[in-house]
Amino acid sequence: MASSSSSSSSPNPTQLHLSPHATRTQKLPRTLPLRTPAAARGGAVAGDDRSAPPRPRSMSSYVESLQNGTIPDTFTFPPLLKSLSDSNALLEGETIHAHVVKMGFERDLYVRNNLIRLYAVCGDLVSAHNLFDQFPQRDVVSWTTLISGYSKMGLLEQAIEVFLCMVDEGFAAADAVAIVAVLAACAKLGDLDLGRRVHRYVDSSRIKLDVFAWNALISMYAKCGDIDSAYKCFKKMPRRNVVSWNAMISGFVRAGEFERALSLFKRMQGEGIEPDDATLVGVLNSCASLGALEMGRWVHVYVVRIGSKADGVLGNALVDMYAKCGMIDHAMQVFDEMRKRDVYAYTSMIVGLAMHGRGEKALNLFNEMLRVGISPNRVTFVGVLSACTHAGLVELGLRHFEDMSSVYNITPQLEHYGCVVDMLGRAGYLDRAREFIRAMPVEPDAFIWGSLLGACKIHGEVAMGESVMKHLLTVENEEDGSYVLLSNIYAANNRCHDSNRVRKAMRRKKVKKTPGCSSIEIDGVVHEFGVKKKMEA
DNA sequence: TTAGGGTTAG
Repeated sequence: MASSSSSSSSPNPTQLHLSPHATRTQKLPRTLPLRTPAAARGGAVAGDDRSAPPRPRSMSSYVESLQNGTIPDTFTFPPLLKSLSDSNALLEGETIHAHVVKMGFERDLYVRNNLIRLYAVCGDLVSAHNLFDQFPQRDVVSWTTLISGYSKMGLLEQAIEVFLCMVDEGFAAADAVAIVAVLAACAKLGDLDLGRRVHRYVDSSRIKLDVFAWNALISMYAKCGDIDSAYKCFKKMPRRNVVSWNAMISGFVRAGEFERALSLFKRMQGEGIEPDDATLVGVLNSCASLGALEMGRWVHVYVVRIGSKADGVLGNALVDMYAKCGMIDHAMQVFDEMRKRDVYAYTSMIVGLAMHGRGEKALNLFNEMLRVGISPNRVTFVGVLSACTHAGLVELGLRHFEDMSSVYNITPQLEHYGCVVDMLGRAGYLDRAREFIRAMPVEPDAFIWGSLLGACKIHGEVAMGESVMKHLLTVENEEDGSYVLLSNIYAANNRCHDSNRVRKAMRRKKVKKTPGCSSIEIDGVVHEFGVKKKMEA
């Protein structure tokens, strides 16, 4: 690439050195997946006979103005290119690019940055990067556009490498917007160490953060699993908007801290901040996990009162909340009233029905989903396999399991193998379940063996239970559940002596039974309670 | 006059 690096050889105190390779000769990433314009549009696939999208209005206006004899100037192209980017109109964008070159406006930084953005958002990172490289004159907007383009395409290492190149080589000074772009890439990558270094870089180089950048920091920490640092940022930021609250509430949800999520939501209400869909989704997720039905209902009433449609992400969260709070008919009602149902809506409902033992209804819904042309995903199959388990439809379940990879190109994960083991085991096919585990291409985990141990308990299979327990102990560390289950298998088969032996072993190994814990919601407040006295094994 | 950014799913 053309170099416009700072010529100073003295060390820059704010130099980032984020990467162990930061001192090597910097080359921008070039190993990019080539995408055809059609693929980049995200539309055309084999056998797709949809008609071409209509020409964007901005393009028609441009053509009309040319026909009226208007001569374009540098100010003509940025808004036009922005509009084409927003409608993913790569072909029209390429036409405009040709006009730009022909009229000699390609050197204009505003025009070129807009062209880089057009190619980047349409997924053609090769053209975006080529254009970026073509002229030495670039600014922080050019760099940020490229970083963001890579990040949005999921090319996160490349996004970070471009950022490192920019700051370590001194090509441009990072500002709050560039920081947001690179933090988003760190968050998607889940790279906490890198995110922390970017934060330190921000502090040392005294970049003035705005509310967007603070929100990006909260989100980065939350997505990388450091909820305490996220909360520190939330408390420290000088000004907050609704996204700040949403980022923190969803961060608590992600961390499994549902009470803190609800408590923050109440604080948000106390401060008079109007919640939006993202807030309510976070609140509903917490309600679903805590069984806080009253609060979940309050959200539903609120959604209706403000005239919002319970569609999209919010509708799905409502379905999920009602299903997990035991109100499957309410879940079904919300689902039925949704105008547009996507794979998430169907999956929430299928999983919910399966959880409630309505296997056949779940399977009917799965068939309906296929009929209307929605492709299932990984989680849909968790629901489908679980529905087959509850309906006792073992052979059908095995066919669905086969179809996952052969028809839908979804590689089964441990959770799916677990479902099949559970399905075979509950139906009494313990040998088949054992054989299935043996043939698994992935190492069985504690849940897989635990499912089989559970089946041994149901069917009184003492010998297999003992053997499974050995496997279980090789993959989990002194977990109480397995010991208790084996002890119960013995007890249910009148082998009290063996049952006591297992309990004694638990005491000897200091395995404590986790005290039972439950929660109840009174007046919208979730109270958690458990057994106070430490339970004796 | 014109360009880059943050939150929400089973």
